[in-house]
Amino acid sequence: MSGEVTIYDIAEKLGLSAATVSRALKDNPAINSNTKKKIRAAAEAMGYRSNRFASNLRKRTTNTIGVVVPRLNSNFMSTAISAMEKMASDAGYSLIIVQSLESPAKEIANIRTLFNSRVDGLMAALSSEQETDIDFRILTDRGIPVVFFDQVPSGSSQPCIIIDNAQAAHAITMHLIGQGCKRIVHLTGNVKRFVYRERLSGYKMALLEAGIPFDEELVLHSDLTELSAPDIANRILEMDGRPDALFAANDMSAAACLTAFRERGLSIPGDIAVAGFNNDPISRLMQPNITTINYPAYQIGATAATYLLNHLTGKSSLQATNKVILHADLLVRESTMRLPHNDQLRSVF
Amino acid sequence: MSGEVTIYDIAEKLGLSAATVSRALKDNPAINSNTKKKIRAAAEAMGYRSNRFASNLRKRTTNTIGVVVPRLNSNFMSTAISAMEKMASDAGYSLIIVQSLESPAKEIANIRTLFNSRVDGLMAALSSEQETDIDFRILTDRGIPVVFFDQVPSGSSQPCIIIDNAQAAHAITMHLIGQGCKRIVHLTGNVKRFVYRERLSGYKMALLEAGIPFDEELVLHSDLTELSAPDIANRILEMDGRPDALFAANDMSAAACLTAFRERGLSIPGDIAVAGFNNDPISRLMQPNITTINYPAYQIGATAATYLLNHLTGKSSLQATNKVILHADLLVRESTMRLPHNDQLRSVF
DNA sequence: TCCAGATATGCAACCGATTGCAGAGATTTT
DNA sequence: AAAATCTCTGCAATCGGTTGCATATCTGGA
Repeated sequence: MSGEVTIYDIAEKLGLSAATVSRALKDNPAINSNTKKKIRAAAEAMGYRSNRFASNLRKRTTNTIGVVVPRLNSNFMSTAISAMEKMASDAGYSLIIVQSLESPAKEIANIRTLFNSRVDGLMAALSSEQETDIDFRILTDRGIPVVFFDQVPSGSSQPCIIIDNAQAAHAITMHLIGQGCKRIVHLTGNVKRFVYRERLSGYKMALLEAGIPFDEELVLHSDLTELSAPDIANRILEMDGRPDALFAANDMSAAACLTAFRERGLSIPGDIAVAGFNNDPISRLMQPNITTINYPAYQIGATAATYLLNHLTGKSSLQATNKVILHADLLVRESTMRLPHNDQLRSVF
Repeated sequence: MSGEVTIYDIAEKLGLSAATVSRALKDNPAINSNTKKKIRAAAEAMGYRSNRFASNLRKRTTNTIGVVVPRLNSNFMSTAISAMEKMASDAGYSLIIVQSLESPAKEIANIRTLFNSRVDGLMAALSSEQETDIDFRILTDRGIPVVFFDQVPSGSSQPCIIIDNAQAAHAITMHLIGQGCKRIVHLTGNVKRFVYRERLSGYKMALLEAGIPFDEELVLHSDLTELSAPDIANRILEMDGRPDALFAANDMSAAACLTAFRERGLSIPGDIAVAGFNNDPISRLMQPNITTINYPAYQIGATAATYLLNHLTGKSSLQATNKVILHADLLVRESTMRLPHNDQLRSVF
């Protein structure tokens, strides 16, 4: 716009060169401190704002970080992103957020877009386990750092911030077994996704350990949304030999199934115990409240951002830390407490 | 980086000028279609990517939209932003999202940051009703369009995408009165915020209309989080003359209070009816499920983005549409159904 | 054959901040 | 007094794409 003030305007007004103004505003030690003061005062008075594009063009850096997620309207994602935004903003970086909406094509396009936007770094939770691993090469090949979180590529050597999903699922399954459950249904999502595959494997491991034969029939697949829950609940209730527990891979579907069960007159956890995953608010507010795994969304987002930012600002290198595994507690609540007194602590929160 | 391909490289390789390459890649009709084909093929083969900064610097436009929200980890916000991201992305725009975390100072700083990032437009939900109205001037004065949604400045002539909060609150209060409730508590948030003030006023209007005297004691203030709910529930139960209904300004606190009430052995809606606002998933999954207002988050986000994008792409002007009021239905559910047969439709969803 | 009009391409000046290098002036050293 | 050193500032090129204007080539018509 015509009203835009540049360093040239400031330079002209003070009878200096643009170079001097540029250096002064960057607090370059070569500039006399009196000159700096004058320049700063003039810049302020004239309403100067630096043009990022000119600066980026010249410096070949953008102070912008890209974030790729499957979708951002889940409690986990929005909390994680909230943490990232705070960290990035405190460090002077902006966030560009894109969602793939479960479409691998969109995911690839998104990666290209961020690449073209010349982000300085990237944080990503994958939509699927497709070729995307390869597509990140266009970034990593040019030295643009990528940190994965939540949904990470398996077998890659890229930095990842995750929890031990298998171990958490193992813990929750063992807890159910400890409560006397024998036929435990596991409701999972798309097992191409890292987290669901891991949770399934933890579930299997626990069964194996307890000497309970694994039954493929007891593993149900869905998109884990509220909408598909009634159907899932039906299928569980119609099984030969009714299951005595449901371990769902997220809290939303655990809650929705629990509601469906109760509408059929089942008592929870007496007739069927229900456990979820994530510690979404809903797991605390349902009655009975739902046993779950505390998935530390904020901490995961904050950690991913911290590692990336430290790398970008040269404070530390990412290669040193390939994988960060955060702790995820089992929260035992009413929905699985079948034994009156047991040795598990009842979690209040 | 050294490996970066520019239009000059392409031009040199094909024996053309950079101007021609630039025009060809932009599909300028002045360029011969054969030449275009050759240039596109070469660009593809050489791995060319356009440098946004050079382009932005020259064009003085960024294809970037800023989004300012109080915090992004609520069901409403993440859903609205999700819609915005989709619209913007389809139109070739990127989103830069910042959150104010309830701090007016951070909100002002955020606006400045986006201003300095030279966003082409802005969508904003305000943190408070402070001076921020004024701070947007730095944008609007320079012709950068701003669309407000959800939390909008009152009395401003800026474009807004909202629902009629007062009318919705009126409807829900009338419904409670219709169910025989006489002492209706309203739990509200910071009344400096547009939506809460409006909801409170709708509540008052309904009381007035029904001839029930307004009692200041029955209006409780909180931050509307899950954590403060137990305290609120206590205060309600300890009132002289126990209230027979609670109308909370969001679903989270309605659900949390409902849980607290039940833990004290009250029956819902028999002893006390409970209504919320937003139609968060939790309102559907609680047992009893909770009467609420369907706050169309996705639609609000999509509408805000559509108006802004149409303005930016010159399809229509924002000035023509100062205020868009979307419809928000009352969803009557179990938590307020005190009369066995009534004329209200029971909403399934 | 000559010229008007289209069509296609090139020239060169931007946009605004950054930075290597040079150099003017002031200060200290020999 | 001459030389060496230090401080500070300016010159001018650079980043890469865009665009107004000029120019070259070709087409068809008089």
